[in-house]
Amino acid sequence: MPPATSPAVCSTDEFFHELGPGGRAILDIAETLFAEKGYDATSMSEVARQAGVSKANIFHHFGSKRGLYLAVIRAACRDSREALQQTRGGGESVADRLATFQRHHIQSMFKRNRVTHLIIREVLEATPERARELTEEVFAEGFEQLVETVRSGQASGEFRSELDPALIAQMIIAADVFLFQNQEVLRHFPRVTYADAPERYAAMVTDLLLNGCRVCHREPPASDEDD
Amino acid sequence: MPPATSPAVCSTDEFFHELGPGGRAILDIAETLFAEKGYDATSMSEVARQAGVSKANIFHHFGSKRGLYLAVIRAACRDSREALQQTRGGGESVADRLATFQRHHIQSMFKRNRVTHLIIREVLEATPERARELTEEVFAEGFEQLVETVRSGQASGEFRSELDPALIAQMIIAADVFLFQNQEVLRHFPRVTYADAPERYAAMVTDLLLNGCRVCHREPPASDEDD
DNA sequence: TTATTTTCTGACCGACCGGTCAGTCACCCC
DNA sequence: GGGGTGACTGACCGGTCGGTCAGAAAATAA
Repeated sequence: MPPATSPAVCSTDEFFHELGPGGRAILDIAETLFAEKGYDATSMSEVARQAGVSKANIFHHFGSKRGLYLAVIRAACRDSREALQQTRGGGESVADRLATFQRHHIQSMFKRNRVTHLIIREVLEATPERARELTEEVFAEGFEQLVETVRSGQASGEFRSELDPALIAQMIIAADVFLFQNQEVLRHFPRVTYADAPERYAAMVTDLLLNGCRVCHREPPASDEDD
Repeated sequence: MPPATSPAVCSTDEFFHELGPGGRAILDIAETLFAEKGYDATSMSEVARQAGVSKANIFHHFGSKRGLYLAVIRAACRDSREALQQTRGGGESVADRLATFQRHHIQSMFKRNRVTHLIIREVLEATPERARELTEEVFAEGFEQLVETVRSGQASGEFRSELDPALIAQMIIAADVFLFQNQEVLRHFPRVTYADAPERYAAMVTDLLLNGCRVCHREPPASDEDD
């Protein structure tokens, strides 16, 4: 666990403050090691050795171990945000767009699994301050868009309007995160058939969230009484 | 991260191998420190100091740092399994029982938040072997029961039978875990109103999972056709 | 009482940690 | 040429880590 005081987890735009290619190699190795072993178990000597540079070199570029870690997180945040941007779902109905989003989102999580692991751990161990930074710098925008999509579905009458749109958006994300971080465990449940089939899983989740598991829950879409 | 080779994460029944009250104090302090700071960042000296015993005493009782950690995890597993047993939901319909389970489950997670944190981290970092152990010793039984409850709902015609019952059971758990581990982040979303209201959240999730978000999705519950 | 075993401790060990520092090297501008 | 400047290195630092060990203290047995 890195000491949790920093000006900002993710700066706005200029990452990789003009490091040479050597700097990129360091960041890449560090990302791998931090993701695989965690902060404390990753030593600067090992990063240096694997990156083929001297340990002092890393301190020259990044100031401290925490500095290196923050640079890695910054890059991960950028990657994560960009990946989130590319998950905008196409489709005619709102349901189709949510399904597409979910499929893209879970694919992106697994494809960039080092970064995903890093950010999940960062959130899990985050202090209030860091949680706020992560929210603003990584999640807020994408989540807002997702909520807005759900709201548009409610406005058009496609979705029940009495539901909290944020909850629906969150459940889509939660399902993906849960599969990712519990995959090893889920593999050992005989009843679970989708542990290694993220796309099929995404489709199943979307179906469940859209239609629920009750056989039928409402009167036909005639009147508009809720309670 | 502890080196991940061990005979079993959780032994069956006899935990606390007759440690005196001093042993319990050590375990309690260690649980707190491991949960708060993680494995690597927790030093044996600090455990000893806070527990009011010598460091060598801990090594006498637990053999190694990893031994102490395993003992903590074992106790946590026992607590977790017992708590899971007590979440059997009462209620007339299957829907009621699932709602009760979800409410109890999320309450239990927050009430025992140190242990919850510990186990979530353990799963997140688990190797395949440890994942298998955790599955068998902690999650399998409770999950099977939950799946069986869902299946009974399908058999009685209350739930759609074409859905994967494991998926429904999992989504209940996933929703709770997600709120727990992302609470700090969720607090900062203006659209999220339930970050600090686990019970209301549980009720909302159950409603969503039961009824879905579409306005209406099926013909009325008259006929009984499924493929 | 004495003898024996178990519990517990302070002092200590080698290894490794994050971090520093003096100094070398390559390059650029004058 | 000379003189800065930043990239980079090997050697080294104080400190902490997990773990050990001889023996004190306490409990138990005779």
